Amino acid sequence: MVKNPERKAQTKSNLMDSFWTLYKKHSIEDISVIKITELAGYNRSTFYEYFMDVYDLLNQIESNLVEKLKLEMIKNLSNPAATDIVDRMAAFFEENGEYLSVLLGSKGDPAFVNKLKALIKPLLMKAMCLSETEFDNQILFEFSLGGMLSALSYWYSNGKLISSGEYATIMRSLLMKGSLGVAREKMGVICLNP
Amino acid sequence: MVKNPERKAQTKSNLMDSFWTLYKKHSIEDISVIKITELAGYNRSTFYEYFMDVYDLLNQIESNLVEKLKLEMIKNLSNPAATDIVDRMAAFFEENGEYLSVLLGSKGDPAFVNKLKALIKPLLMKAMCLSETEFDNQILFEFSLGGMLSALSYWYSNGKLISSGEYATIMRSLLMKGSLGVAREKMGVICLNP
DNA sequence: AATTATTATGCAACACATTGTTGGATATTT
DNA sequence: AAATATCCAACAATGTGTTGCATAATAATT
Repeated sequence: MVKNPERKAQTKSNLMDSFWTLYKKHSIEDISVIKITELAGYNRSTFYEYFMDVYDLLNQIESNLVEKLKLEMIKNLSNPAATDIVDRMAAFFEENGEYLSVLLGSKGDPAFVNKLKALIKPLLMKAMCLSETEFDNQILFEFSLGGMLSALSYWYSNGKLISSGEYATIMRSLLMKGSLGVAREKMGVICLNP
Repeated sequence: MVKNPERKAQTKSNLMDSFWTLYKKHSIEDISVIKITELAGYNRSTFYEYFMDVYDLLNQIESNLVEKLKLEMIKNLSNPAATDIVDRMAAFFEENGEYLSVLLGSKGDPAFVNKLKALIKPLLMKAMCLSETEFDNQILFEFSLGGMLSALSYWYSNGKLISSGEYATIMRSLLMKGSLGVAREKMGVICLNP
């Protein structure tokens, strides 16, 4: 029974914030429960009232993000004028980039990208009428999503040198013409493969 | 001074093998020095004669792989008949898949994919005469390499349902026609985006 | 409204596991 | 037989997860 909900929510939020402050700079194996609670100003054992361990905390942050993206995607896919799904993904990344860029980065969680793919893939395949059981389609989506997430991460982490709209334009042409198509268009010819 | 080189090499190799046996099944935070040395049949402190810590061991495995790929790539790029660079990458993944699929997977190392990209990107950009300083080109390569590595990982981890040659054919068409191009070709029309 | 009873929230302290290091035993080469 | 490379036992320090208790906030009673 929760007697003081605001206080409990506040404590949990404080612990999560302290964790994130550390996680932005250090990889998870360097983050001890002590460091989190010291930074947040609690006793170490208080941590265990809210989380099983540090990985549980991280998972809760990830689940919150995935849930948020799910709602966003369902909203956008139900909208028939969905040609700009790439824009919406870029916009979502921009809004939540502080978290996503860390989780998808060098010190991030390799399982997180799979959680994202597992959410996005079936929704998008259904919307595009592509069979989920067919192997070629799976490869196609692994390639496209893997590429998009890599590029999004690079874009965000390198100071967002272009707007999310411009970014989406590049993505669309990559998806429609292929990387080699875009490169060829740009150079006239590709040295390697004439 | 190394007095007994074979023995030392053997011990190091035993420790690395034991680590890898554990790493295939468990994520790195669950792997203690004790578990490695127990499995390999050494005292725990022997470990520290060879490695700084568990992460140092992992890094040495990664460095070995990166070095191997580097030699392979330089060999292939110097060869003028390099239209089949995608085949060679698929073949390399197949040969070293036991390691690569784990490192690139859910319990793998998120830093490893960046090590690979940092190696491949400049070599390939040079070969294709694309400026490394231009932002658009960076995004293009992040997308392509991120996509390829995702797809390779999926292909290998799901039982290699097709040959590496067939896989390379799919990759080539994705790179040349784009994901949407391939999907459109396949379906006639895409529901979402007519 | 004032006081007591209840219990949610946070903490101190315990037993245990893991880490990284130091100095010494033993086995192999010279 | 001498030298020392290789491996190991034991130590101090740090982190983990749990148990039982203090206190402060709500609920119940008068």
